[in-house]
Amino acid sequence: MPGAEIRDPTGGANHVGLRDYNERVVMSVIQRHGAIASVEIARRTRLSAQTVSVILRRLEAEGLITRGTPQRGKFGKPQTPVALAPGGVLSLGFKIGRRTTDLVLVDLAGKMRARLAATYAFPTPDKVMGFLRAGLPRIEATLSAEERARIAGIGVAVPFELWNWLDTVRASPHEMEAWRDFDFAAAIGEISDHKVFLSNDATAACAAEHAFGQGRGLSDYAYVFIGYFCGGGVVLNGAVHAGRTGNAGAFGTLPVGDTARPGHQLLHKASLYLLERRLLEAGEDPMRIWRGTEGWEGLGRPVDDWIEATARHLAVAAVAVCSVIDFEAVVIDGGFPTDVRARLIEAARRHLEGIETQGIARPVLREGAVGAQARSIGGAFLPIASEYLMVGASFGT
Amino acid sequence: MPGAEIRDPTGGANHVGLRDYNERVVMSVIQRHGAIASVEIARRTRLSAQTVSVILRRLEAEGLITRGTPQRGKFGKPQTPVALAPGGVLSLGFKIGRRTTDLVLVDLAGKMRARLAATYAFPTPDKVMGFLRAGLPRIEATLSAEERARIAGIGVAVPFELWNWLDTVRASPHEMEAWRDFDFAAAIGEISDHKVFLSNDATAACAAEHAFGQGRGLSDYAYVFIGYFCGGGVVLNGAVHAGRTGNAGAFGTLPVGDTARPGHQLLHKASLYLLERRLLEAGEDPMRIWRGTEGWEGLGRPVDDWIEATARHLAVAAVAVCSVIDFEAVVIDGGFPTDVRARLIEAARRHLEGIETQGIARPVLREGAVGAQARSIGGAFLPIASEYLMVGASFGT
DNA sequence: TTTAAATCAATAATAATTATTTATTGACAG
DNA sequence: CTGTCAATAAATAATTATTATTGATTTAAA
Repeated sequence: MPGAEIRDPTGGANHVGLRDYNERVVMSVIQRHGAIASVEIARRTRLSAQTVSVILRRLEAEGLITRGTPQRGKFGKPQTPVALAPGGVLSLGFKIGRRTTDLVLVDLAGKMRARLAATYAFPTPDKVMGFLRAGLPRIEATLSAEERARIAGIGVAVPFELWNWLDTVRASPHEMEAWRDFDFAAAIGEISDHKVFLSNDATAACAAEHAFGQGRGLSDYAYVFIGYFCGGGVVLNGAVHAGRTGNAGAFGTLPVGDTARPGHQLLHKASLYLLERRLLEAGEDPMRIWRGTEGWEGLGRPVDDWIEATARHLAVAAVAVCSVIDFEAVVIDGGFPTDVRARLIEAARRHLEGIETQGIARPVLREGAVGAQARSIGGAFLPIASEYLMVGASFGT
Repeated sequence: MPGAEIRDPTGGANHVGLRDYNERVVMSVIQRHGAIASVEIARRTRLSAQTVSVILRRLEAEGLITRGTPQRGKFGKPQTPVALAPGGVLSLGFKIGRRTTDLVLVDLAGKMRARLAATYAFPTPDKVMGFLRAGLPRIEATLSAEERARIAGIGVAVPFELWNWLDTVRASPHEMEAWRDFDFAAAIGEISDHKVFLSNDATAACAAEHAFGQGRGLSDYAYVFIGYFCGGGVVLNGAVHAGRTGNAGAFGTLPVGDTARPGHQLLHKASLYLLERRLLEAGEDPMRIWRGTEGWEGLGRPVDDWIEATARHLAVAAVAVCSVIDFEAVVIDGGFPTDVRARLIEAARRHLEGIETQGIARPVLREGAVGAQARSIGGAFLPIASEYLMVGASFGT
């Protein structure tokens, strides 16, 4: 078996790795802070001003940053702020959901520059790849050759073990089974030359929140995303931690409630499919909650009850999560209107007060800021983060 | 407010940091692998043979490694294995427990070279510091001046929020309250010049397991230690992750069982104080379980029942823990004889099969290997790890 | 003679240090 | 009011030190 050498997880570092690391540190500081002067970068990174100067020059030559107008009004040579050049990197995000799939183009500033969507009763490899095969050229046609060359890759945000939802999604067993051995990298490799980055959908959403939302002010937190099912992601030391197998933050699996009975996982206590079911029982139109553009006013009791039940279990989950890692906060977001999100967090905070937390500091709950599009934006952000930003401990060449 | 500058968590790196990092990588490879040839180190770390040669020469000059006898019998120049020099670093561990406190001296090979212990009904700062003040000179008196100079520091392994056990420990409220503002670093600084490293007791135990037990073959796992109360630690990317506040792996706080009722935390489901209570009720001598030297044969039903109950909740906890981070394994150890440990893990595996784990891979349970002394050995190991081994992402100067 | 480990010497990459340049504010003399 | 200069601070250039890699050499075995 060639290439099966034994190598320890953390390898040594060399000069190239050192420079690459420092460039990522500088890029990350600019990304998180926004426009910032080079002296300030030097202060924060503890790099010398000269080193920062050299690195910035290279980043500017690569088109990754732009210089702003000097800030006058103080003694001395005015500071020239540097900022990420929004068009410096473009990236594709491909989200596969239970009801919809999205293909988006995002820039370095997190702006969604294009979006294509499709809906289905349940996803199959054929349907999903057909959509991608048709959509990719349509999006790339809007770009210049130079812009196309700046695409960092395609980040696929896909739920864990798609083939295991049969019961809840009411899909054809045979067609769903096709997911089991499906190889995204190979399939996408056949229709495009972009680097493929595969990720759990909730981890992708977490990446979006980390880059553009609440995460900008936090360095260690758990992120819960409530979609058709609920899931999540984890941020450690200022970087998204996908985990050894890419399945860190699988909060849907958390046991909450009475573990002696079936259906005690958070998945079955705090997901939108439960609201869909409630609405159906109440004779309301459940599709309203999936359209995303409209508010949920007037849906009444089913929504109120769902918020209350979801919040109660979220509070328990927050305690469990913060028992494993002493997170700064638990950020909660999902595919619902912002007012529902606010009510959910408020209710969860209330429930949290009634739970014993001896042994840890009481978890802090925060509202997410990115919202329903987090998964596709985050999917697109993965290639950017992998190529240009801090990605945890790795430091080799 | 001087020194209150804004600095980002992950700073830049320079040459000194690079060398330090590579030295730690090499030391860690030797520590984890045992005696190993320099070519093999180069292969595993992806460093050049020359770099490894230079680094080894420096480590040898510092007395941290020794060269073994060349391995003849193959073509070419024989490999000379290098190994950690056991006496190259010494370190002190100071464990504060509910019933006992330990002061130990450990070497780089993990061998306990000296141990002093004291028991009490409950710990107070005065009692504990009095023990340290008397014990430290006694241990150091057995060392040469050169050996004393090789002490890396003193690692204190102490439970989280000692002052919060009042109800369970039946201690004097006033005396326990003294812990709240107690400053270990300052207090120990008054009686010794050693660097002080403070740690959660279970995190320390985790460090011992990682260095000398099961952890040698794993890079991402959770560690549960069942003592008077249960707690734990977390290993990510091959290094113990103490957490932002040092309280990662506080598994005692995990909600298990019916969260609507009080006492639903793992702490109150899987701790030795519960066994103590059972023995008392059954008319057995509960002190037998604290002596540590003897087996628990003949304690009968209370032990059997405790194992069964503990295992049931441990299984639930394992699912919760692996939902947060996709650990390779959950390693379980504690203050009990090895046969009890084996039965406990076996029972927990059985219970685990009956729990729904949709959304994650089923957790793998493993027996710990270090045992009851893990906390004090791990406490002593903390200074060694901090000064000489990989400690996660940090890479600055 | 072949093989492979270990080391030496030369080279290249990179960050820190020190010195210099640049660009501004504000005081003050004319 | 205006021109000049000191003070201030950012940014960069030149120099220096450190360190990993590359390629040659030595060493020690079968």
